[in-house]
Amino acid sequence: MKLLDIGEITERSGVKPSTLRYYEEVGLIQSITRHGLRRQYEPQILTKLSLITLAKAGGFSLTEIAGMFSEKGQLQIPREQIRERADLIDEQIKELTALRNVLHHVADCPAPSHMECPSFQRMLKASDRRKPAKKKPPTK
Amino acid sequence: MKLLDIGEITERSGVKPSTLRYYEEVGLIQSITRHGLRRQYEPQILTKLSLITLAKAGGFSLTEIAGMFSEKGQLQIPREQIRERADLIDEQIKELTALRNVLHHVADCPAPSHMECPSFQRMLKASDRRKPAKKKPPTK
DNA sequence: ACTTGACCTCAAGTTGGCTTGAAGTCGTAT
DNA sequence: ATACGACTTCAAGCCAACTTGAGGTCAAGT
Repeated sequence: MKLLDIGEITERSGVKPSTLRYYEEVGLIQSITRHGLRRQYEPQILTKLSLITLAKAGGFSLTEIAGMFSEKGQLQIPREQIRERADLIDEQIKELTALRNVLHHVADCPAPSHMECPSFQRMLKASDRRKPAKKKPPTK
Repeated sequence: MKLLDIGEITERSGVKPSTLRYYEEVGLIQSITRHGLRRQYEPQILTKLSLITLAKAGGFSLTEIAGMFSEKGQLQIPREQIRERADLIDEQIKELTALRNVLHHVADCPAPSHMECPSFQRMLKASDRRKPAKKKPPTK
């Protein structure tokens, strides 16, 4: 199984060298060995990078993403956490859908002022219900 | 129409005073007047804040969000931009869906190593197709 | 008249996720 | 043997989006 150096990884994953080094620095990925000074990667890192990119697009932090992998690079998430994360994603999808609906409303509704259009307001209120964020939000 | 002060806005929107002041500083919202030193807001700011919160959840930057409002606080987006943004959101939804599918796969697939499971890899490759990001990504 | 507490300003600090720059190291092709 | 170019390190810088802290103001209640 031939190894790839950082330039090839960049070319095939779209992730910049500086980013790859940064990911390594924070422990998210690792290069398997060096050829001289040069990092050498196993091809399977590409799969991992796809996953990282995807999870980032899903709004997960690098720390959260790192927590999805076990020692030897295997994806290892306890079932309960998977359910939680999946729910979280569903939540995000709902928000995005709401946002898209709002945009479509703006495109289509003939009301002079959207901000006062009742159906517009209803859409927004609906999206609020998911984040009551009362007095002391658990800022974690 | 009675005015609200910052504490009430916080209570009803879940947006902290420091954040509200920051939003004002960057021109995203404005308080209509002062009572002594205290900012007074029109109740309709709450609708605007809902929209801001929603758009933020959709991954839009404050600058982009600011661009969606006209001078007098009305939502004013050229149709073409609405289409673009809606497409962008659809894109994000697809990514999130892919991510959720990956998670479900991990929960269900009996393969010893997901990273090598062909159907797992297929899902990831599919998500890659959307961001080829060749040599010089147009960093805008 | 005084106290209280919710607000205020302004500058500086924080976090996450990178990027940039200067200076150095190597393997490969000539 | 030398030059080239792709890599390397390390520290510092950058951006967005806030948050924090010190010190100040003010209206309303007693």
